[in-house]
Amino acid sequence: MPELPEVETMVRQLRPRLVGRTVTSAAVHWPRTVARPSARRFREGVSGRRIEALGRRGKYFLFDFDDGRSLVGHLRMSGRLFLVEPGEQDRRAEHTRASFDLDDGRRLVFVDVRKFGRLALVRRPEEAMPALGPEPLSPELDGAWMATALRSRRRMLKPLLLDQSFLAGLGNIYVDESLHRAGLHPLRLSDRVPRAKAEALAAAIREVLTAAIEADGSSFDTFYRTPEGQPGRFQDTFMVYGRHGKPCRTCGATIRRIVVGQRGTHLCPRCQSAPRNRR
DNA sequence: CAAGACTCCTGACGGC
DNA sequence: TGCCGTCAGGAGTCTT
Repeated sequence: MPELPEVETMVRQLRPRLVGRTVTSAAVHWPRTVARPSARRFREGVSGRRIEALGRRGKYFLFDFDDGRSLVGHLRMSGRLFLVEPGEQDRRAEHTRASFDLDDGRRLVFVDVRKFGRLALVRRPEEAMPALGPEPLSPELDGAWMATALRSRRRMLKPLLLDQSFLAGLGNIYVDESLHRAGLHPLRLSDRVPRAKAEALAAAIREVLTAAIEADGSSFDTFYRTPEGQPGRFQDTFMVYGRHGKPCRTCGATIRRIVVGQRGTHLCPRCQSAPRNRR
């Protein structure tokens, strides 16, 4: 699913083609896609506005307009942004939830099969985003930060790393990959992670996300494609995600799949030794 | 404060 | 062949 690397890839590919463009008109085909304001005011609000910058915060993407307002969006499970060339058929019209005509003749379309994705037009981006934790790739996210942050809570690592108010941008795939790389079991309690392991986790997250971005993200199912229409390549290097029953690429033990917090969770029982939390 | 259940959605897939 | 139940998952909300 789209996580930080996929959103970052999308923003990077769209940025050179969208900055400086003006939205001439917009349409909303599935009203619930627009979180705020109303679909009508959203349409009217973006029309005539020039895009000055594209950004990302966690898994959110942001368009800054020339009137100071911002379009804040989230892809959730199956959302994607594409550019449709002039005269080109929108092959995904069936699942297009919103579209934006641009002054260069292109059309930006928000496609979202499962309808979980959301768009908002706001004065300040914070109005459309909950309180988010730090960016995993920012300099402050070092071993010291992780050690302190883990100690300040008492939660299982898997749900904690999925919590966007703790750290912004990780989803199911990259949490599993990061925990495996750090040699940490997803059920381990955060305040029982040794200092050295906390540092290893900070490094693992940075390395996994960086490598994923370099590979244009992950495309393990039929959904995710970059705006250029290409699949990502990081799925080819998954160590645990979706590999249950297969041998660990590090030690050869059989990868297991368990459920934690209603989420499929993949781990190597040898590389990630089971915790003895028990209160 | 932590964690589990439930919800929103649709397509894919296994079973019969 | 085709119908049906189940699953997947980001994140908000409610309950335990």
